[in-house]
Amino acid sequence: MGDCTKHLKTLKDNSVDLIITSPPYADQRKDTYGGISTHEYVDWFLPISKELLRVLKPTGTFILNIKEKVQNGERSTYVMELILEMKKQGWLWTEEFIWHKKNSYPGKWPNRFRDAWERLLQFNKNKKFNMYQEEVMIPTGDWAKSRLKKLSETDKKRDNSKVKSGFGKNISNWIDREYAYPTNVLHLATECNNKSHSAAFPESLPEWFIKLFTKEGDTVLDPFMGSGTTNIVAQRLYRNSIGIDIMPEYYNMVKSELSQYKLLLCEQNAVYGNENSNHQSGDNLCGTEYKQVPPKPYRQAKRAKTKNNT
Amino acid sequence: MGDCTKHLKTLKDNSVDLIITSPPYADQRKDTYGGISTHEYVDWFLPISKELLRVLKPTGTFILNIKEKVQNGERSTYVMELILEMKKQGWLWTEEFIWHKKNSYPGKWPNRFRDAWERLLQFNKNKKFNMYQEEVMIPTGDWAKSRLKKLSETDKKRDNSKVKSGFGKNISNWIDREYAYPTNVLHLATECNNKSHSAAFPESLPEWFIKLFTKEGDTVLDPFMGSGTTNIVAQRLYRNSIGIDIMPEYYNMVKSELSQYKLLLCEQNAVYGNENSNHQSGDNLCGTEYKQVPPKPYRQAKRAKTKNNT
DNA sequence: GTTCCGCATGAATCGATAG
DNA sequence: ACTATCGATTCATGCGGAA
Repeated sequence: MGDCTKHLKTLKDNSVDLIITSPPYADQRKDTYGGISTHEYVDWFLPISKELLRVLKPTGTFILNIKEKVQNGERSTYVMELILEMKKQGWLWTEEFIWHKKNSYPGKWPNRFRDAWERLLQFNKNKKFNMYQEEVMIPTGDWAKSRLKKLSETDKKRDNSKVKSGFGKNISNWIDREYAYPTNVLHLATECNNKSHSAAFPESLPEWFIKLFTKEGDTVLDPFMGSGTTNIVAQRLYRNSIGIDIMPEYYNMVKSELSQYKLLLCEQNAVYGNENSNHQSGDNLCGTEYKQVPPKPYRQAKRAKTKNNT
Repeated sequence: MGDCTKHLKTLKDNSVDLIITSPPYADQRKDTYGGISTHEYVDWFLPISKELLRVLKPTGTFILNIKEKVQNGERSTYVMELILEMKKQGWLWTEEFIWHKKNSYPGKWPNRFRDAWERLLQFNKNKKFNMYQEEVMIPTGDWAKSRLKKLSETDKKRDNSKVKSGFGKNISNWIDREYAYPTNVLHLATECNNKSHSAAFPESLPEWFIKLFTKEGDTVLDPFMGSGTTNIVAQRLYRNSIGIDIMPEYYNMVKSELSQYKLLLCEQNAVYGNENSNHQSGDNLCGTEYKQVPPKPYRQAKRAKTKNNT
């Protein structure tokens, strides 16, 4: 059983601002990862979460993407048990975001609909933590509806050329004006990428949390790097990033992909390579850590909107 | 502490096809209900769920609408503990639906976004249970896009009057053809009801589950009737319904509302009135049970679609 | 250079079949 | 009986090739 605790131990206490990861789900990805059974799952994860608690800054946040599978016609309970055990470790279970996957896996069964959501569990060390809500504001909820309504209304009243120009103008108007804070439900589609690796989640997902919980120059950690989506997004947003994965292929792939960015804007300080593992064979631990100098003027996008919420 | 176990005991074993309810949340609505603390919540609910297990048919389903509150900056864990305990009682935790509330309660906090979702926990007695999936099918995802696309195309080619008629024809085509099964994420708006009861339970929510898990003539139970939304919807859909509530005002309100329906299509068999309670004062148990004869031809809407999926 | 159709492909789940 | 493997089911998305 590969575990990333060994590599995590090399990281300093209170050094990470955001941990965001999507560990292998129980009995899933058996070919690439070990394939942890639902029974073992909590015991397998607790040593890792203990290390994560150590390396996270007191103001930092841990986002855990997970979903229990169906077993014997029932939803498994290992996620709930994990939450309860992590609280005993000292974690605060601050919030549960919902990732509503627009394109979920198809299929039909006599007693069940398609599973179209996953948990995004937020854990913290302290009640006080950094949160930059203005960075993830979204266009007002009326926007989409208004657009459709306007479209059909103008269709009835005007000819085509007028519709098109008026439509464009209105759009830009709305974009400039109405922003609101989001909720704890995220509505994103999974990415159908043609790459060799199936990306765990779309880039917009880590992007949202990185913007929300870190500022430029902060450090983001993904202990189950996979294809490195989190790290790539972190680089793009001028955050330092650390990635760990037990699969060497992923390690090399991400390294080559990140090096493109490195040329543009990163400065690589350290790469933890394939150490001699005293585990069983095929169990190499790999890790990457990119340090980067933030660009000159910290881009502090202030979109401070004090809307009239009566 | 008012409990509805007393009234539940008067119901026969294996007599209910669907239980759907939204119990008072912990530490909420303290003025109307007893105000159960998060600490007591599981112990308070378990005797009730035990009775519900008894009265539910083996093929029946129990839908529990609940959401843990924030306490001391953390999400409480009583819902998870309740699930674990109910499994020990013999319940199967089959599925967790998400109710995505489009227009959630407004507000802003420094460390938290608006809560826009609630849990709809599905419990069953057996792995085999009744589920009528065809009754809740929804238009295919392409539907909206196709409609808009077609709309704009016809706009280009035809004048308005022709567009309207052609549009209608096409729509009906699509409606007949393009249906898909829904997922386990429900996307409904909360109702802005001006009623005296605080529960914001849109009618479409119980309607969805009643259609999905019962057929006409079946029996629906809501042990926390409140304003009676579930019962009213059940009547409208030609299902028998039983409602229980400890608040006499609600009882009377629902009774008057349901009597309108009664005139139209129901036949009232029994009403459990204000019994002499040997609890502390202000703790009356009230209940309503409506029996109704289903209309002559059972409306067996068969939308059996054997599409040509090569 | 657009638009459109066809196709492959998923953090899936059930039921049957085989050891 | 109990576990492992396989086929069937199903739909949003993005890609490539074609008009």
